[in-house]
Amino acid sequence: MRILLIEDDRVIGTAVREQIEADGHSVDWAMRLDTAADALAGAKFDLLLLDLMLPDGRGIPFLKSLRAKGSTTPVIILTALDQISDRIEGLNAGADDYLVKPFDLAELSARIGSVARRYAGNPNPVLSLGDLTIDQAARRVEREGKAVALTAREWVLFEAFLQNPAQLLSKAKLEERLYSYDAEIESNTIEVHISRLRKKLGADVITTERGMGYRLGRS
Amino acid sequence: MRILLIEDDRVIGTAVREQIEADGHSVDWAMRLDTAADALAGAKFDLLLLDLMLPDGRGIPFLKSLRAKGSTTPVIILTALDQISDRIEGLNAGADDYLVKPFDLAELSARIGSVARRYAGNPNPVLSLGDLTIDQAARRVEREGKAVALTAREWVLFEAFLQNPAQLLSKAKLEERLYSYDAEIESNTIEVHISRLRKKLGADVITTERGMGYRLGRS
DNA sequence: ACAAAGCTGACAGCTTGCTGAACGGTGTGA
DNA sequence: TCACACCGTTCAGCAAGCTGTCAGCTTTGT
Repeated sequence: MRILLIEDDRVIGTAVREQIEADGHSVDWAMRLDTAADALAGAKFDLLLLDLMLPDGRGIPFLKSLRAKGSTTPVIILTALDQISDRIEGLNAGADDYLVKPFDLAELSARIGSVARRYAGNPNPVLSLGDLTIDQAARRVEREGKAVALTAREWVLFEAFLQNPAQLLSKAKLEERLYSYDAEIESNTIEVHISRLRKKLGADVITTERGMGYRLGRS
Repeated sequence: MRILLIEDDRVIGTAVREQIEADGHSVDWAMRLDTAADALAGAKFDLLLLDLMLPDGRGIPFLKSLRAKGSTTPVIILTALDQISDRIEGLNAGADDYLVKPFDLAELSARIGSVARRYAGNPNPVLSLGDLTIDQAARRVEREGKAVALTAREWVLFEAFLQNPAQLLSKAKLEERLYSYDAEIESNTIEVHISRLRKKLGADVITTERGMGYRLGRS
């Protein structure tokens, strides 16, 4: 397995690298987000280990933008004990697991193993929704047996509904999901994407609740 | 959320139960594997907290047989520091997370929250009111099991009552809530909205107190 | 029984959302 | 390197349904 380690602390980084290599994986080590981005552009990784505090930015927006671009690479977050909110936000942003520093190296091995296993052999859990079949892990949607191609933004949006079934999601919430932070957007981008999703997936997949937001499901 | 705690140590068990209940979840506590199995047979749980050393057996085989039966209920393992190999085996057996004793109770809350989020089943506290079921976080109301569609204004109004149960709310107070301040409205808007709410939710959801205002609940 | 307070059906205006079209940016293949 | 395809955003005109108003009716308290 090829693993990208993004971590600016030399002591931790060295220990992690040695452990992973001892487990028989290969490691690339980036100490900044920009070099990490370069590495990702240049090669395909099976797993990312992502520290949240880096010299040139925070890990969460990085992860969000990665997911927005359509990456499905599993991510394990490495974080300090006092960053609970970050960890939760990290899981929301699309991380698969997290480890709290200081962590035991055997734990790291176990987590890597279980994430890898989750993505490897076992067939993905498939969701049914009306005439739709959804494989979340593979980012694949079929309608009446035929594959539907969703763009990156469309998928991020749709995924938000899948992960919050029956919840009302305001446009603000959805924007927050599409755009890492900031985003005081005065446009109807969300509406347009919703429109396209409905066109591809069927009109009644997403319900409008006027003045409040959107919800997965009919009526 | 309904949680099954499987733990034979009374001190730890009590602390865990209190923490979880403080977080607003309900807890069933089994001190042996056989009573845990009974509990699982009799009710549906959203999460299992599983100690690995119990008087009538070890937790790992228990977890394995649970998974073999097809259960997908999330499981968090509670384990002592010196049982690293067990923890690794636990993740392999299908656990979702683990905590090392002695653990911080805030850490427990965070892990429960994130596991729950990952499974995103029905994490919201649900309120019952006569034949109504209300999920405030999801902005969802059901009457006799069927979803009721509230408009934005109607929801704001209804929410005011939910957040001030048994309180008398004057029309002025309610107007203030609907319209950001100012609002020198010389009409019966509130009455109209109350009327519409009663039509959708049932006549006795909101009581009129003549000359004073409205109150949640019958008579 | 009377007056005051509250209720509710109808309706028009207006906010909100929908969607086709066009534009600009980015990446891709020849 | 250039042309092309694709994606995301913006805009404008249109459609839909929410919301406030009002009038006439019902209820309540005295």
